[in-house]
Amino acid sequence: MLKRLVELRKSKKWSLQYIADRLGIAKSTYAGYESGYREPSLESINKIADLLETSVDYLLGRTDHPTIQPQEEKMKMEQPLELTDKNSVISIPLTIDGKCLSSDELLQFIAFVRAKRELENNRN
Amino acid sequence: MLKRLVELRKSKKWSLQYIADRLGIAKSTYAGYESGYREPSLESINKIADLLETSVDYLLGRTDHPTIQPQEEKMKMEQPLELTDKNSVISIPLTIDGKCLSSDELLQFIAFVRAKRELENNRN
DNA sequence: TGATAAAATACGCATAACGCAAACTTTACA
DNA sequence: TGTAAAGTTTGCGTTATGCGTATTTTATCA
Repeated sequence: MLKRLVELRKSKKWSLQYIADRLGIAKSTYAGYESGYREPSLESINKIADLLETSVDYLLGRTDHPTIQPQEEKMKMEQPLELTDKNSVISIPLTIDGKCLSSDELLQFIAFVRAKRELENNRN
Repeated sequence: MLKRLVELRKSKKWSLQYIADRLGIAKSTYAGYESGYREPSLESINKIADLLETSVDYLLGRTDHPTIQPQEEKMKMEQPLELTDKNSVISIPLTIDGKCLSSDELLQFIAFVRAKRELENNRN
């Protein structure tokens, strides 16, 4: 609670009034949640989690993942895994035959693929 | 709430009295939660989730995964991702610069790394 | 810089509902 | 069938939630 409510609301650049209206409660009521002066009902915390696009467990500090765990994480796993983040390498270690891939090896591979694609593009 | 509390408690073969004692509340109080007559405080629902080894989101019906997602998923993400499963390729699609990697490209890379390692081993 | 409005915080009060004990009903088991 | 445990319901005192309103702080104009 407390800090995370503030963080999430500010990250969306919402005012207390706006979020209170969306939740259908008084501004002072929601303010009480953020200050720790009051605790929301289960119904309210449900709505808050929905509105802030997070999990109740995150709001309660039971997990450090702000994302909605089950479905989203699952989606993430099923979605393509991007190897190149700008010019840096992916943070997850990759292995081939159980042996960890060095960042050099991966960079070499990325460079190779890029060069290969460049050639294919020029051919057309 | 409601049904899931009953399910989880019965799956552990606990009585109302036992679980109430563990939570430090009255039997009738906890019974109220299961019947839907009362709602637990945030503090209580936290303890309940801990005791029943599940997430608050599951108790509230926000997710259908009874397991505690965050850590497990996190572990999975932080563990090395094996690219070679026997002789087949990883099932998760990989991308470079947003463009999906063909299985041929990946196989080429794997072959390249294997060859490179072979050379290094022979050198010693 | 000062004026104005919006945003954020604090306060007082009525009332909903939480938590408990205790009574009551149902189930388990010998 | 008798006894104890498990489960359900009820009444009540007290808490603290939620609201309106007032006050303070911050932001944005000229």
